[in-house]
Amino acid sequence: MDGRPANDPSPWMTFENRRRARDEKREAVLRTAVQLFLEQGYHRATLNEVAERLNITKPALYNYFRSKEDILFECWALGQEQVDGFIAAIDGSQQNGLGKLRALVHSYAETMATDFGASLVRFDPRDLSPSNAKTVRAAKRGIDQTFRRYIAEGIADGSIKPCDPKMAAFAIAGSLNWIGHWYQRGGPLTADAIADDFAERLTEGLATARSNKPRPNKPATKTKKSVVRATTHRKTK
Amino acid sequence: MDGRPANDPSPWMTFENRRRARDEKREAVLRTAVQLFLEQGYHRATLNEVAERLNITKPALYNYFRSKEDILFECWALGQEQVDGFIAAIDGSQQNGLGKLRALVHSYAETMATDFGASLVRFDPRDLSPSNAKTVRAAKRGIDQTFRRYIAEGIADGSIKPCDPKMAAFAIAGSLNWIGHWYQRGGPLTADAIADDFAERLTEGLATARSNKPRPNKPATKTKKSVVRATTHRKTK
DNA sequence: GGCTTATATTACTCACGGGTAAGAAAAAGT
DNA sequence: ACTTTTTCTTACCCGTGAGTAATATAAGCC
Repeated sequence: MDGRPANDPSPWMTFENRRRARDEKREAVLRTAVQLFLEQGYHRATLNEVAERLNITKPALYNYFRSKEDILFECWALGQEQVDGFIAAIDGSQQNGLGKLRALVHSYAETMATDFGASLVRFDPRDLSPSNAKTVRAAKRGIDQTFRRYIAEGIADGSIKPCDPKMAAFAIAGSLNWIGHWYQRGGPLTADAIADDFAERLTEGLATARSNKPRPNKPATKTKKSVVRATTHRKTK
Repeated sequence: MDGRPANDPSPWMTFENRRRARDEKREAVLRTAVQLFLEQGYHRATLNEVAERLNITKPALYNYFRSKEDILFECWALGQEQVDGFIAAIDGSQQNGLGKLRALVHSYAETMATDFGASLVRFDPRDLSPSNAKTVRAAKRGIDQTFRRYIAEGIADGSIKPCDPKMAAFAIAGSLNWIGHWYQRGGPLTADAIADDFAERLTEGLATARSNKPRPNKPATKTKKSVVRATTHRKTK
């Protein structure tokens, strides 16, 4: 009776195709939720509307998540996973400090242009439980330290001119984080164009004269692993 | 009977000194509100607590403001007033594009380190009525265009090397706006040090070789140093 | 004093939305 | 086919906090 469009991303088919794997549904919830949270803000977004967009009802969500806050945290965690992924890749690469910094800026900019990536900077940790908030704070500190580490590394190896890594990291991360606030898919700028531009723009001021500027080849961060984390929450029986 | 500390910023003296001018009370409400909104976030902050901090009760607030949203908007407006102020000053100054951009970055950075300044980027326009949200969006656009204008001006007068003003403005404004998210009074960095550093850091990449770099003497906007915060006592410790 | 106005309080309403209980309807197991 | 388990729905609870009504108290004014 409903005639959903074929491009409907929901695995609940309103009628009778409800047999997909549990994790796919979990993921669908998160994708819908992160979109709505970004669109309207966490507090204005209601679980009723999340459910509605998935053709289900609110209580059904509680089969997959313990609470609204749980959903928020899982969204954040997916974004953080991406970041952890490309940081690990860059850490393992053989480049000087400037090269790593460029790669980091590039990947981070791209991530900021995704929903889960933007959630890293647009969600408010104060909406999380103390325990989850602690996790988030630790992760944020980790990202900040990665920026500083690459800069310090660059200074040490001569690819970056001496400066205060702390302030430089603040300035760079600020530019990047802000992308998550203004970037809109479908706008005049593509994520790729922004990433390319920022990778150059935010590092040129730091490069030493003698460090040449090779076109930043994309790091092997195209992991695109499964997006869903192992299902944990199950009502204890 | 209450024995409030003498440094209590509230004009309601709990006992009987309630005769200050109406506008002073309005302002006191805003100072308390902006602080609480930043501290806890707009949605978590309750008017009950705002009132409590002022030694009054919630309904008393409605003598001065129509609604919670009204308070939010007025906080934002005070911050915006500051920005409008120094932009007007810089616009009227006789400098090349690079000089104006530096002055803008400096003043903007200082403002981001104030409560009302931070509210410009930490408050969510979606919490405002459509009418007020429209005002905010227009003001944001105005700020963005000021950045772009100074950059374009600098390119035209040769003080800034050719670049895309749009992207450059995004990058610079991003760094600056982010200050409002991480800066904490009482931390290791003073607002002044940050402003000095950023004014140089965010513009050095744009300067042409031939444009010398005079030590950025503090711009003339120093005169109007944070009107509102002038009355706030120093860190409560 | 007594009258008016401004300001504050106490005690309430009420919409909203997160979360739960009980049980129906599928799916899966046998 | 029958039982069991998982998934989902209908119908509710209930805490919260913005906003209001009625009223008290103080201030300003003659």
